[in-house]
Amino acid sequence: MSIVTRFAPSPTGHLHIGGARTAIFSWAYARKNGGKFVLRVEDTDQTRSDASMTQGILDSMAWLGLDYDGEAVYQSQRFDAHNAAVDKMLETGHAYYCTCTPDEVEAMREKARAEGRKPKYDGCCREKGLGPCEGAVVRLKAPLMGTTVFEDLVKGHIAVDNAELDDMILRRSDGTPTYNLAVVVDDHDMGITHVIRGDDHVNNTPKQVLIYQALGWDVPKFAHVPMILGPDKKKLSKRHGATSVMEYQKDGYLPEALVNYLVRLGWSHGDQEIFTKDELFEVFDIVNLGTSPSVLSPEKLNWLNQHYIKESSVERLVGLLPEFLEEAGASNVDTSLLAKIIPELQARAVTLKDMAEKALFFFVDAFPIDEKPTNKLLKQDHAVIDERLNDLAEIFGDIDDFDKESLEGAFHRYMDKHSLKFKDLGAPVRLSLSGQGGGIGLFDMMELLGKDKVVTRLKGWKATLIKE
RNA sequence: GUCCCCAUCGUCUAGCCUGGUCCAGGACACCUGCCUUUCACGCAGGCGACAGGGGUUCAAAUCCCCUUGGGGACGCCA
Repeated sequence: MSIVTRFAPSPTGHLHIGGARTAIFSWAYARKNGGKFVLRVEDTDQTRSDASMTQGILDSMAWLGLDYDGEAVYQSQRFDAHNAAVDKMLETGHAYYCTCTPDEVEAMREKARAEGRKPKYDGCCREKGLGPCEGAVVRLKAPLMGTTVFEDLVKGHIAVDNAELDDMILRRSDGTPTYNLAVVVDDHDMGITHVIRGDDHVNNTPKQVLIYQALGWDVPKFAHVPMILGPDKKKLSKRHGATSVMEYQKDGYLPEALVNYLVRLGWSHGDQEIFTKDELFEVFDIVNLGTSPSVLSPEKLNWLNQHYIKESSVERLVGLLPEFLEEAGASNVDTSLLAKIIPELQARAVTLKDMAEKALFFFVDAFPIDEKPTNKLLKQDHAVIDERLNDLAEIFGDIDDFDKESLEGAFHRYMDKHSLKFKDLGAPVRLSLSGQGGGIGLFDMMELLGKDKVVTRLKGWKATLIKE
C-alpha cells in the first residue's frame, strides 16, 4: 500500500511551530516510505481566513523546505463534495434535519453540565423526520449505544462510549459543511492513508470514525502527536515568545536548525541529535514518537542553530547576513569584507541576528558598547589609558603593511617596553575598537578594520567609551 | 463538571511492548579543568531522574491497580 499523508492547516494565523512539527512528521513519514505528502488548506471559515495568511503558511513551509506533492487543495472549493456526502447520509438514514436553535442547544448543554454529564445536544429532532427548511441544520444520527474504537499509531487503543458523543452538526443552516464532515470527506477523496495531527484532535477522531462508518468508507490510520508546551507547561501561545515559524526566521534561525529541533521534540532515534534531511528520510518512523507532551527549550534550539551556522558555507552566510546587519543599523554592506569576517564569527554566534550584532562595529562607527567590561576598564586611571592608546595609535599609524603579523609584533614590543601584560593593553584596545569585551582575535580584528579606523578609534576612545 | 490522554535528570530523551545485561545511557543547560591574547569553539570530567503507594514475581524504570500531578477536548471554530 502506498502511503499518503497530509498537512491541513487552517489559514487563521501564521504557521505555528506546533503545526510545523506535525507537518514535518507527516512529510518525513511520507518521504521515508516513498509515499506522498499533500497539502490541504482548511479555509472554510470565511470570516477568519484570508489569502495573506494562506500565503504566509506557504512561505513558511517553503522556507522550512517542506515540499508537498501536487497542487494544494483548498477546502472551500470542495463544498459540492461535502454536500454530496451529507445528502448520501440523509438518504441512507444516517443523518437528519434539526430545527433547534443555537440558544435551545446551549440550554441543553447547560442542563447536562448541571447534571454532571458531558454537555451535548439531546437528540430532540432525531426521530421527527423533518425535511429541509429554512434555518435547519443536518445532524449525524450517531449510535446511542456501544463503543467507538480506533488504534492510534502513537497512543494505541482508544475507546470512547458512544453515549459520550453528540449527534454532531454536519451541515450548517447556511448550507456550509462543518469541520469534522469536511475533514472526513477530504481525507477520503484525497486518498489519505495516515492522518498525523496534534493531540488536540484525539477527541475529534471518534466523531470522524462515526462519519466514516455512516458513509461506508474505510477508516485511515491515525497518529496523534503530543502537544508542545511552553516552559510553564501550558499549551503554547503567544505569551511564550516566538511561536510562529516566521518569527524564528526573523530572529536569525536557520531552517534546518528549526526542523532538526522540532523533529527531535517528541521523536527520537536512539542517541542521535543531528539529522540531515536525507537521514530523516532514512530513519523516521512513527513508532519512535513519544507519548507525552514536550516543553520547548530555546537553549537547545540555540545549540542546534549554532551548530548549523558553523556548518554553513561562507557564501551562504554572506547572502543571508546583510538583511540582519541592515536591521541592526548598517547600510551598503561591503560583502567582500563580510566574507572575511564571517569565518571568524561562525563559532561565536548563536543566531544570524547575533552574528550581525557582533559584526556591526565593522560597518558603522556608532556601535553599541558593552557596559560591564567598559565600566571595569574605566575604573583605571584615564590618563594612563589615554597615553597608552595614543601611543599605540601613533605606532600603528606608522605601519605600512597593516597585517596581523606586523600589528602583533608592534603590540608586543610596546607591551614589553612598558612591562605590561597582554590583558592590560588588549582590553582597552578591544573596547575602543569594537565596544565589546570579547570576540574575534585582536589582530585579525585590526587588520580587517583597516588602519584608518583603528587609528581614529584608538584616539577617540574617550568619546566612544565614556557616556554623557 | 464530564470524557480522552500522559507521567525517567531543570529540559529533550534512550530503556518499557519481549521483567534480570540499568545502584538507569545520551543531548541541551549548569559547574570544573585543559586549550587559549579576549570571547567563543573544541576536548576531558562533574552535578542531576525512574511522581507516590500498593500488588504480581526469585527479580520491576519495565506488568497490574489506586492516588497525586499534568495536558487536551466537550461550538452552526478549525
